[in-house]
Amino acid sequence: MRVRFAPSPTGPLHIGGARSALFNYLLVRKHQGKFILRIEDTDQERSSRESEIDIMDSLRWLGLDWDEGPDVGGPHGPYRQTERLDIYRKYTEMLMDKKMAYLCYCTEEELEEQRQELKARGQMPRYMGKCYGLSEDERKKLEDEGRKPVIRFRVPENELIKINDLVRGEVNFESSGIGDFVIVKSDGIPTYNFAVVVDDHEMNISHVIRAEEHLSNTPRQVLIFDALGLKKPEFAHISLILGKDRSKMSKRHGATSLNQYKEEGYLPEALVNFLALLGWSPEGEEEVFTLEDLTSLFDLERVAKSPAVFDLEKLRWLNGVYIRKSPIDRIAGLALPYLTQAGYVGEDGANLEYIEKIVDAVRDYLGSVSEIKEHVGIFFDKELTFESEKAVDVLRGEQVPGVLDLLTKKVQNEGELTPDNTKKMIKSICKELDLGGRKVFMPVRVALTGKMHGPEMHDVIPILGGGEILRRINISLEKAGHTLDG
RNA sequence: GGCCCGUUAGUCAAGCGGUUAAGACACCGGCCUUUCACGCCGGUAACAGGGGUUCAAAUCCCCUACGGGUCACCA
Repeated sequence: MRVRFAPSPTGPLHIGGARSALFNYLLVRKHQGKFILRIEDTDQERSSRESEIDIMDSLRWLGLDWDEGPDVGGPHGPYRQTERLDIYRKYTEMLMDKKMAYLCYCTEEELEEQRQELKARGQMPRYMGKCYGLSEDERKKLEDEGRKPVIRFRVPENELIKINDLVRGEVNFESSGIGDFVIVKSDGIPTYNFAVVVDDHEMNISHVIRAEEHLSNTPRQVLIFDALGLKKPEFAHISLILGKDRSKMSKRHGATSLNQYKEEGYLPEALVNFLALLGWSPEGEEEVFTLEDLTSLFDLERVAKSPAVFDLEKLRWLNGVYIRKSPIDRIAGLALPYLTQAGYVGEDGANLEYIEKIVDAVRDYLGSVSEIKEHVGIFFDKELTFESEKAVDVLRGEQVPGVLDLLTKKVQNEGELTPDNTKKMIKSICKELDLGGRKVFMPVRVALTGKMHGPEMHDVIPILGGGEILRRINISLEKAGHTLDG
């Protein structure tokens, strides 16, 4: 088995492209075949090397490695279409010789005119083969005018084109619905529909797995395969990813490129897991899978035909699952840039051990790592702010000065604060003052963080440390109007 | 508009002639936690509509509706 992912490098890797790549990868790794990365850069206007690099980075980030490609080479190279022009020429000549392709000199205006005419007559706009019968003289004349020809494929009439799609079953097209289409542009570069056929054949691709938007291109490609007498690969067209309004995922639905998710703090394994479940489902009820799991489970037969709406909430949940189960140093490392950006951590001196404790204290709250900035203010903010009047009311309880006073003493007497001894410390405050937990925990929380909710106090207290705790207690006592004695 | 694909809860999605129509996210409730979150337990909620075929249809066929894709010298 040989499969390929063939992006055109006209921008960053799209979420849909990532899924196509993933499905290809899963299938071929399951069957111990080869995964080929081919760059379809025949649109020279829009293609860029930056995009190419970006796409490769994104694929690698996801963990999708390839066996043959522009960077690693391989026996069927080169793997960039603009470097394969000689190869296409060979096939173009074959088609020309067989009169299955011809030169066309029509201008954009002429084509447009024809389109309008057909439309006006209620027919489908398509190229009608006007230049097909051009004589040598007529051609000369047009050349002399300075016209640069394109090469068109001669589409046979009334031919039924059968495609046996691995996910959709048999799909039929009528050749009469297809006009003679361009296979080589006037600059000599082949179009997608032509290059893809030549390359899939030359590279010995056995399975073409791609997005559904290519389904209606497939009959054109089949026509070329047949005209050239080449063996066709198997086709599998996977459904599109839709935005919340059920139209094709685009910018206005939010982030569409993989980069954006990476930047927002989504983990690659979460994206992989999520994307795999979009249009495919395993047997059984489990939903959390590693790339390795997926590789052994994946199966084209369980790929859904219907398009799927991208559900960010589910991605966030899945990402949270991975955030919670990753080693803390990894999550802390990922969190660091966001903390720096928020001004919580200096560019230079980050105390990793300290950061890890904080990240560990708040990771349960995260759907993406970037959200961390919303939860760590209690540790970093210089100023203690109270979230509401209700919070301040908690501090006004008559037992509060006693509680905080005792806490102060205990903190001062304790050597190093740990979650363990902090837990005991609070317990003993309850006992010594003969108070219910509620009268102790909540005031301590508000006094130290200004908030009604947050991480466990026994995690927060050791992180803050003695000096900061005393400082905040004083601020809180004052805020609540308690007199400071001693 | 022509051609093509699709349609099970708000979303993902199982189901491939006979099921109390799974499961997950979200939502709601409970438990745990002297907070919230996490975790655990439970709940609400779906076969687009209409015709057939069949003893029996979410499953097969047809029509309608809706959604999507595609009709480039873009891929």
